Amino acid sequence: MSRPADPNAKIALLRAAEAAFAAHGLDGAKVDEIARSAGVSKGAFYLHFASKEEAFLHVMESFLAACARSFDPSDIPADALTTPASTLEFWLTRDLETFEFLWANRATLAMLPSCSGPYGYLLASYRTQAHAAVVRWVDEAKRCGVFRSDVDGPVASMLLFGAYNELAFQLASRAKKPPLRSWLLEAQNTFTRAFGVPTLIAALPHVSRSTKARKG
Amino acid sequence: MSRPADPNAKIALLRAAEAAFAAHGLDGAKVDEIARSAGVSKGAFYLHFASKEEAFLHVMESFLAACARSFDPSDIPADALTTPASTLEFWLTRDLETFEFLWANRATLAMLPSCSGPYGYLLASYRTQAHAAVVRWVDEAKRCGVFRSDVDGPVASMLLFGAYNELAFQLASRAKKPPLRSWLLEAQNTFTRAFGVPTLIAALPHVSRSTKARKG
Amino acid sequence: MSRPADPNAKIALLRAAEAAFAAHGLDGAKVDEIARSAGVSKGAFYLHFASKEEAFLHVMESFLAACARSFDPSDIPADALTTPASTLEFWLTRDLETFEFLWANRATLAMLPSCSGPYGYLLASYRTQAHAAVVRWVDEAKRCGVFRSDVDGPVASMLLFGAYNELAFQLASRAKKPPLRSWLLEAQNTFTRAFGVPTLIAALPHVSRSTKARKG
Amino acid sequence: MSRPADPNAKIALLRAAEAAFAAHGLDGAKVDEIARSAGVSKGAFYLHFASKEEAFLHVMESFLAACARSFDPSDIPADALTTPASTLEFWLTRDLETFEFLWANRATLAMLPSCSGPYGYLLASYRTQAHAAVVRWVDEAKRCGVFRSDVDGPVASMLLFGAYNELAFQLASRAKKPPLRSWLLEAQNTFTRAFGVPTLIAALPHVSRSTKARKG
DNA sequence: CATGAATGAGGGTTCATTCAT
DNA sequence: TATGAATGAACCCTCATTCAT
Repeated sequence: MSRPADPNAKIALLRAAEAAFAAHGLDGAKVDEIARSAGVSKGAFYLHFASKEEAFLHVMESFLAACARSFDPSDIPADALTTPASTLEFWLTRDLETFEFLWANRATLAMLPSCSGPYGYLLASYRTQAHAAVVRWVDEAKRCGVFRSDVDGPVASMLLFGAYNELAFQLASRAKKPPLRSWLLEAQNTFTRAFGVPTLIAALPHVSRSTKARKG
Repeated sequence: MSRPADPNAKIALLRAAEAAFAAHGLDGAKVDEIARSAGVSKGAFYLHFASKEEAFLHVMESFLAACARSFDPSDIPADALTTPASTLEFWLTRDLETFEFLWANRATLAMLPSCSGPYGYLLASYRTQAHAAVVRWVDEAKRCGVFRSDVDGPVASMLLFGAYNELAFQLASRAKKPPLRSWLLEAQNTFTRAFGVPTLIAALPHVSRSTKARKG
Repeated sequence: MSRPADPNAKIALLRAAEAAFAAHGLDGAKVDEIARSAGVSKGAFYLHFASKEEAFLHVMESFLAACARSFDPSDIPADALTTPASTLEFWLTRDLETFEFLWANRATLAMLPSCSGPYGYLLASYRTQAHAAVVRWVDEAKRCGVFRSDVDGPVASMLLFGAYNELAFQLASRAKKPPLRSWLLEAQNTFTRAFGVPTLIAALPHVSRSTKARKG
Repeated sequence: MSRPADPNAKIALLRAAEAAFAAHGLDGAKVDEIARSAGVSKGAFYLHFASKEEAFLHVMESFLAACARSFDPSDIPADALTTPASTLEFWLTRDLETFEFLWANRATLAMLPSCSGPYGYLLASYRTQAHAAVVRWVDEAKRCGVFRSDVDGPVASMLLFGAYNELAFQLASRAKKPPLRSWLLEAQNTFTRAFGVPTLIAALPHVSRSTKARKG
């Protein structure tokens, strides 16, 4: 009977909100601007969100929920780390999936650092999730004997997390998609050397190459 | 142009502004709050700054100028990297100086991530400076033969920068001063293994220890 | 102009509007609330009323029209005031009818005091009508010799009107129906003593009782 | 040092607010209009009141506090009701004082009937205060034997309160000051006849006159 | 006719900035 | 110079009204 709800409106508003928040922050983004750039009126914004803050939280928490799904490392297959080669392959594949996800959500990702005050928990939640994923990976790698047993502690986790995090935020600030695979290979190479047992290091394709090159 | 009436007032205002901006962000900090906590009137604020934005920029750009001094690696002494031991010592000393500086300025440091929109250049400037320092260190280390020649620039720099940056932001969020030396030793250990030539790795105190342990 | 589609809808809307206006006032009542509690859509409201204000006026003016019918004293029967006893009986009967009407319309009655600004004429109209009824009653009673001839019009009318008006607004604010007959008998007693000629006063049932009591 | 606060501003705002609220009600009155008609900016309004509601409550509660002082009948002098003549004199004097007060505050008085919803307590408070004054007067008059002992009950109080209340609200709606003394004499005459003992009725100046007149 | 999604004017409130003293 | 009262532009949100279906 009635005029049907524009099915695109909410999605358009969420996209516009994400863009506006990313560009100007929660305070800087104006509801009218969000609505206008979504092609609807200011009033329509309030048909979908109770307040600007709610829209912000909707954007951020949706992303965090997706992060939870994407980062969850509980399903590391039993045989993933049985050999150096399979370890490196699984590691890279996992990283690629994660970074493809982050690339797809780079606009939201870019907003995280500015979450402070009452929204600090959003950034904290992201960091907690990502950190946990790192820690679980390191623990599993050590348990399986592919990382040295003396690798440990909060600092190593910070370094690993920080390094990958930097890649993620570099992602967030790029207009063109960077060569993710080569970034992640380089990162793998770096932290394999830093934390891996000699057999894992030996399994690095680069290593044999460069070793040979140096030998020659 | 003319000398402001009370230079103490300006200093008090800058301190108060830094604290307020750190606590609430540029939008969240109120001019009245800044003035009051500096012990002067709101009107006095405008005797020293043309606008709230100018005060914000003053705080941030002062910090960035100080960063430029602190990060500047152009003065690496000629003999700093001549032996593995002196390399590791210089590396650690430099890092300690840098992180002491960041600790002293942690309030301002903590504001950087929230710089977006028209202020994005502030964060970008910080990152550029810090990044440049990392790149120059890596280049110099490679030139002096303490880092492997196949260590690749951009991505390795990102990883190194990211890792140290994470330490820096951990710093910014702590009330109590963390054990900087042990953090930085761990980082040095990690990236020496990742990027260093075998002789540099061999010079790591930890390595010999862990090697012995493994032997036993 | 044309017959509205669903006359039940209009009635339901009027009931809902009356309740909403009584509960929250003209500004506080929301069109959406009225429509929803009438079981129709917001759009349907505008099929029956050009605006919220029109609905308000419809409710109020319907009530005022009903008041005009109920208060109209032009039909005082010729023989109603011929004897003290018939006077008191007619007076009480008339009051009972009027107050039963007010009780039935207490929701609308309760809205009257809040009519101000451009709607002040509604309250004024009610007061004018009620006042006129009082004045005509007093005049007729004086003409028939049951009220003292020195009872003065304007102020006496205000007092009489005010007293009965208070009863009416007490009515409007009660959830349970108060004992109208006893209220009105008391009022009759009071104003008979105040305005009545001695023979009318003597006809009061209470008077003889209290007179006897005093005698004993 | 600083620009001195305009000492008239708050008073001007209160006057303007009183007028605006009286004219349009709490919702209908616009802050901008209040400020403008007080000759200050909208912002200045908020230097003196935290919100429009607070200004409204300030106006109303100031009035109610003044009512409490004006209506308080606890100080009926011991000898005020010793003779019929002194009783009538005290009664009239008291009423005159009260109605002069109401006349001076007629603008606020006129707003009371529209207080509903969360502000209903304001009207209720006024009614409670005024009612209590009436009840105490009646009780004292009965105790002193100037009102009949069979006068009693809530209804008589309602009638008396309603009648005087009507005078009060007539006051509130008049541009020119009405003849208060003659109104109040008439009211005294009316309720002396209604509730007074014969000796009090006999003391009415009108009564003797009219009695004589009738006798003659 | 009926629906309820969409509109957008309106107003309360905040606060950066100005200015009279 | 220093003060803080005063200003008014800006913006979030509400809700009466319109209109596409």
